[in-house]
Amino acid sequence: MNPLPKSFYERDPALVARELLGKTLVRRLDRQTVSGKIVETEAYYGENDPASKAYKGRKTFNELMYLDVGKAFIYMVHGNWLLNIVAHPKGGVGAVLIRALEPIRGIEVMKKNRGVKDVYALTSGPGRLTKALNITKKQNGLDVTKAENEIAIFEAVAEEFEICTSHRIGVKRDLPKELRFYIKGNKFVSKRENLSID
DNA sequence: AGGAAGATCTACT
DNA sequence: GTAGATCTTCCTA
Repeated sequence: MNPLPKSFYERDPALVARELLGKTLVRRLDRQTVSGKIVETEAYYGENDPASKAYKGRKTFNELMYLDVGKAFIYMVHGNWLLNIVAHPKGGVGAVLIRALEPIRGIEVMKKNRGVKDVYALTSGPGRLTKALNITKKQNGLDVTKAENEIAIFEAVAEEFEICTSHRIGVKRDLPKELRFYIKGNKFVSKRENLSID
């Protein structure tokens, strides 16, 4: 399995968010490697997106959103670390928030990190998955296109699934476009629209 | 120093 | 299912 190349992230964040679904996120810890399938994402833009961290212009803390694509951009919200991947066309601003994973490997480690037993509560939320994968500000700026890095995202084996969209979750002022993407019917998606399906 | 932030958990009706 | 408390940094005044 190969890591997704830089060029993958050098496009409109909404497109990158959509296409990140189904890909594999790998986290290397001291002794073990844990991984999960990306099942839910959201796209964020720059200064014309009121929900974006870059809404108020370039600052030290959001600088990564303006720089090289394919880097992890991590910040704290309500006591939770949230993992984003920088994505935008050349010279643009943007990032994709990883909102939920379906655990693949290292489920026991994730349970330990999270302190819960329920598999469906392990990584089904942006704050939950960073805790399960032990991701903090320390990993800010990591290049996820390098297979050997602590965090990396890999191309996945071909697989069939339907993609749904909705408005972004929890944001005060959203854009008219639906910028949240998730895999239809997947039980690890963070919110509840998927209950009724399949 | 104070407040806001894209969330989560718990305890209820 | 919904409401409210509380989670922890970092920015802004």
